[in-house]
Amino acid sequence: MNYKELADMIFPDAKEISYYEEKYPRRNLPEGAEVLRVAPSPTGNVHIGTIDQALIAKKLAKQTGGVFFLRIEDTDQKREIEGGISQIIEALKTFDLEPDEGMTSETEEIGNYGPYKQSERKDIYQAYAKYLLEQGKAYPCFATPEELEEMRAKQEVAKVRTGYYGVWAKYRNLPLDEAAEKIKAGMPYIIRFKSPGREDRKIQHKDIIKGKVDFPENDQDIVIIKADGLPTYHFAHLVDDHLMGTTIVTRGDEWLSSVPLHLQLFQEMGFKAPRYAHTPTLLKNDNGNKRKISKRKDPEAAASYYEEIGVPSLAVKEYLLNIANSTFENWRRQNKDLSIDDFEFHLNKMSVSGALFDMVKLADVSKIVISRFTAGEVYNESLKWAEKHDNELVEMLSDKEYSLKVLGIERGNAKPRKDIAKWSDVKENIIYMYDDKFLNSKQEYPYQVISDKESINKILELYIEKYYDENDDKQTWFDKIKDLAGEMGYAREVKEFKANPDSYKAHVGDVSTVLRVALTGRTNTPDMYEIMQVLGKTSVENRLRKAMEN
RNA sequence: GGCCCCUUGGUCAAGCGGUUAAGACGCCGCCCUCUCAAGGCGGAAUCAUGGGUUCGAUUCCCGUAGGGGUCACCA
Repeated sequence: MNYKELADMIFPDAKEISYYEEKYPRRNLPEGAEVLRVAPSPTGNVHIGTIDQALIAKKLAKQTGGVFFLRIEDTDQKREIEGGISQIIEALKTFDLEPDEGMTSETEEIGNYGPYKQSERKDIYQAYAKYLLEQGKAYPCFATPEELEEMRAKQEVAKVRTGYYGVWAKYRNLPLDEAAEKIKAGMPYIIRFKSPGREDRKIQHKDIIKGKVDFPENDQDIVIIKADGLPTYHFAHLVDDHLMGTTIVTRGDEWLSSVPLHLQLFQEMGFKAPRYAHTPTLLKNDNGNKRKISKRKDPEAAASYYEEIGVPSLAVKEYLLNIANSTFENWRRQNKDLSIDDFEFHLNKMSVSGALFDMVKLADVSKIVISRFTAGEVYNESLKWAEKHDNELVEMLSDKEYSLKVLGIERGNAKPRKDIAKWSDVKENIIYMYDDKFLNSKQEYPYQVISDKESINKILELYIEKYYDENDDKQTWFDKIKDLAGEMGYAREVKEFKANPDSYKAHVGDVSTVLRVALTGRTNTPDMYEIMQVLGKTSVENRLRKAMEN
């Protein structure tokens, strides 16, 4: 029995790897073009980290004229959940991060390097495992879970490194004939990689983000093919990223310590290893401690959370880019009108340590993003959000023409309003503009400086009868309010009042406040002139009269 | 515990041996203003720690502490 015969016995039907090497030729891409991927597991609830990974990978691929693809890593069937792939595809779509190649639904895909779903690549992995077997670089291992457990216990007692390596690798040097017999006898087994590494030797690796990293060589005989015939992550990574032509592997830095293994795998297989970029983890402050943002504990870990609370996906991406490359923020300020696609991203400018995910900062980014939206965009997006989460808002927005005017207040000019951070803020911001909400409800009137009934009614009455004209331009409109203030014996100018605070009971601002409160029930609103313009004569007069009757 | 990575204000961070240690968010104050949101101006607030190296260390080296990751037939 030789290696070849043993390999044939284990994988009788596997093809030669040359078949796959020809089927998936090296990509013919221009110099400098990078191939990147995002490779999530369909375990449900897409993590914001996956979006972060996809954003970076797609950005780099686009910016170098390369390829961005999606690979589904479903080799652990125990953790898989129904609809997991759709969830991933949907999430990428909402963030406008569709891949060039990969799965497009639970069962369909595009691209020439597929299947892009690992569970359908079983034959391919087995072919490559067979290839290693033939060369004596892999071997069947018959150790039972109990046996492994026992070994581990012994190692712990002996205070040596745990794992399957060196003298502990019980089946590493099992005579081939014995292995064949065990297989014939139907003993269960898995395939292990025969590591040529030595723990006392160091390797040096240059990570694109982390920089120089030193490790001991890998000497673990890791499992490459599991009992169910599917590969482990490590082996799938080797085979897939080789065949699919990945040039830069971006992945979370929890993988950093696997680098020696992966490099060794590529080396032994005779493949060129990709470059690696290990991205820092998104963290969260938990009672003063930093910890990884977690799907179980943190709602903000779910990619879908942002849609739910109504933060535009663009805002999330801008925030993520902000964390990824701090130069983004300056660039954004200097290029307010450019798309984020125009921003040049650099992996080597990424921070090496993890950042706390800051919802407050996100809100700020989001306010700026939304302030650049047109009234029409705000309308469409908030309606889309409301249809899922807020019926009352849908009802309000059903009068589209009017709503567009409302949402257009102080928007579209050089200094647009920045008071909406998420779509769920919209209702509260505009509800008083709708007569059926305002006039038909019992209204509180929080008057401020001028608060006696008599003065208030006098102001309102005078305003309606003598001063209000909906055709006035803004200057005239305000001059009239000053006139009104003057007629009532209040200061026409705030400055004048401040200079002689004892000469007046109030000033034009206080008069305006009376009008504002009567008109909207609020002390703070956007520009009152614009509000009156949008409301129109009838509504303005109705509202002021209602206030007088109050 | 072994191995590996990280450590600049509350947070995100610039910085590559000599700087008054940028900028942003948040906070505070002032200005502008009919009130807000903005915008403008200003303020408080940072190089984890101990040793080296050096004329000089936030920057380079070593140790310590703290944080994180990883040690599966999970990814």
